[in-house]
Amino acid sequence: MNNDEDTRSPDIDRLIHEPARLKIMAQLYVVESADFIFLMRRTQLTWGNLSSHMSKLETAGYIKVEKEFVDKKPHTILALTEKGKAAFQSYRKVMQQVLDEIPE
Amino acid sequence: MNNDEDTRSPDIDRLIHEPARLKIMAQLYVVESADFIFLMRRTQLTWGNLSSHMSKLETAGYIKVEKEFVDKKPHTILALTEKGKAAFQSYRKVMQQVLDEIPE
DNA sequence: CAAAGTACTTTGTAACACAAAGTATATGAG
DNA sequence: CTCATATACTTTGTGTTACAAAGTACTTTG
Repeated sequence: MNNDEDTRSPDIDRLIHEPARLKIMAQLYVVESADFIFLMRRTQLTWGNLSSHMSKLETAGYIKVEKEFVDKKPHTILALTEKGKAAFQSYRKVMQQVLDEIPE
Repeated sequence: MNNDEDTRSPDIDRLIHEPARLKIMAQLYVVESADFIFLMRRTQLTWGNLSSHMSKLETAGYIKVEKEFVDKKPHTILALTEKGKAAFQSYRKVMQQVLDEIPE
């Protein structure tokens, strides 16, 4: 009755898709580990935004957040988890598929 | 005082970035012209969603919407404008840059 | 010891994506 | 002719969310 290929939408991961988080993920993907300040400068996000996006990525299990004290001041280090790496790779693939060309 | 490269975020076009609209734009980019029903099937969107996203793309000047009557029923045809084509190309370039690799 | 700085987290608001309901016309059954 | 169903959408309502502003918890400096 419907011979449409209706499973032709590989669904974009909205958690990564959001520009702010996409930048965070992309940065972490290449540097493997970074602190809050570094990411703030690289992503041009404010403390607040970075913090809240960080929480979301952490809740999803995409990043691991380690807090420690350096010179008696808090210091936050972020890194992708395996799950996060896989999710980013998958997201990349989906987006490249969407952007490169649409089959017929 | 700051020698950060602070213009290193080519800013993602959120109008196109939204998955639903990205699908619409991508479809229109390849087919050059399509009707409402066709797009609905291709994008898996409901009437309502397609309609509202369409309006936004039209307001932005990214698509041109033509309404006519076929068999006394309304028939809506969509096509990218030159502005829309350029915006999509630019979006593609930015996203590919972000996804392919981040400089250093 | 008070003011300013560092390193964040929490809260509030305006925008928005999606679904459900509404609009307008046409066609078909009784 | 009237009611129900269909087609082709548009408008409205609601819950989610992204961003900024305010708040928290300290430490350092004058």
